[in-house]
Amino acid sequence: MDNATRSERSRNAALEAAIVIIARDGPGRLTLDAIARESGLSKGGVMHQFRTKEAVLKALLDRQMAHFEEFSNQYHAKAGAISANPELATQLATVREAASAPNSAALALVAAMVENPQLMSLPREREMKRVAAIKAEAADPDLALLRWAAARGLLLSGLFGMSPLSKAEHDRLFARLLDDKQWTALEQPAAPRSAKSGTPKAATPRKRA
Amino acid sequence: MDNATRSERSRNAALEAAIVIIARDGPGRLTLDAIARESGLSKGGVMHQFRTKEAVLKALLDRQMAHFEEFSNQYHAKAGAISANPELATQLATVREAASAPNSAALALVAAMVENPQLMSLPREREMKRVAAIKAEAADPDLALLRWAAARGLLLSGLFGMSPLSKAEHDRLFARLLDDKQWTALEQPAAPRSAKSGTPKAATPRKRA
DNA sequence: CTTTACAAACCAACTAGTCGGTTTTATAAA
DNA sequence: TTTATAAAACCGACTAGTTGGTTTGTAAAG
Repeated sequence: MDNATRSERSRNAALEAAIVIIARDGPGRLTLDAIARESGLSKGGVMHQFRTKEAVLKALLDRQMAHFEEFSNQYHAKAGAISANPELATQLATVREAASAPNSAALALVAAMVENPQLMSLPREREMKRVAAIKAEAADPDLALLRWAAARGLLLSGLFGMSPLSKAEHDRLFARLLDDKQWTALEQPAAPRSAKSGTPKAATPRKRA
Repeated sequence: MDNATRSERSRNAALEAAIVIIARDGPGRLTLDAIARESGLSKGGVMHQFRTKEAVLKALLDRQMAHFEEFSNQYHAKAGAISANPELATQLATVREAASAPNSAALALVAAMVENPQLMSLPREREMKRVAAIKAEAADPDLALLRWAAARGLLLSGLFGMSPLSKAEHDRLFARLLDDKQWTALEQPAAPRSAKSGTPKAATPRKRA
């Protein structure tokens, strides 16, 4: 077998094993020996592909981020046509995707945080750009942020095994989050530039007493 | 010093040390030796108060849950007067409280999940009851769930060091979540009993084209 | 022959938990 | 109050096993 593909295969085997371990035994049980056992490789083999454990976690993160980055890009390409807030729509859809994949990126995130919290800085920076984009395009930025936050809440709750929602509810809620028409009713003007931006007490109730 | 209070002091010292360690070094660095070092107690002293490491985590969880339980109860007692959805209002306020405390319950949760995922079953069950209560009282249950999910999203994002929001934004978003008046505009009838409850494609757009 | 990919034995540091012993507090008889 | 005894809190060295990482060996690819 070609050397390059042999390496590739081993790397993949190791990373998939890592995800299996995290999902099955929890992030605290992710060790190099466990990866070697689970993947069938020897420890030396694993160490040849990843010089340190941190390298494994970084690879896991990179891989998952790349996967959702691609999903995100593909969705974004089409989102412009179907939504007035393509950035938000894209992020909502991507989060929904992440929430539906059981062996998800987020598991890698948790594992990374457990071992080395500062590994999170990279994903955080991307997230900040996305949030900025969402705010920039929105007629009511805070409302957009709340929709974004709700999606993340659903994702993270599910990830922690703390979601009390059925799959049907879960799907229904995401569908509603994504449906722009359901939210325009309470959009508020972007930011009354004249007023101070402190906590608005009860900014202009609009319809329905 | 009294025996009971001596024990109490040691237990407290150990648990506070645990939280410090998790917050500073990450949940993966929480070891019994680290707790002993950080708290000033000896290893034996820690082990006398907590027979196993799991006992430490359980105590951490119990303590934090009790704290927020109390906050929740106090808020709930007053919430009936100020909100049409007292259960939701209470949970939103409690989550806001948890999000504002840096050494929060959620850190304990993460630590517990890392070491022993099944420890989460207790908090999960409580959460399920709360969600049920929120749905029961709501005119538009799904909307209430989304407000709840948004709060959790803000909390968990912040907890993971992934919140791209400033404190001002954070506060503003929570204020808006809590303000019932801002949400009644898009409430939808509880559940059209006549229709099948599959994923509604675009349930009756109501106002504003 | 050189480099790459992997295997297996190995190591020092660290882990949760144990154990014998010391100090502090509690009880209560003298 | 003093003294005797027990019980609880606490200490720190120790064990058996695990950790991430290294070293040495081997076989295949180039």
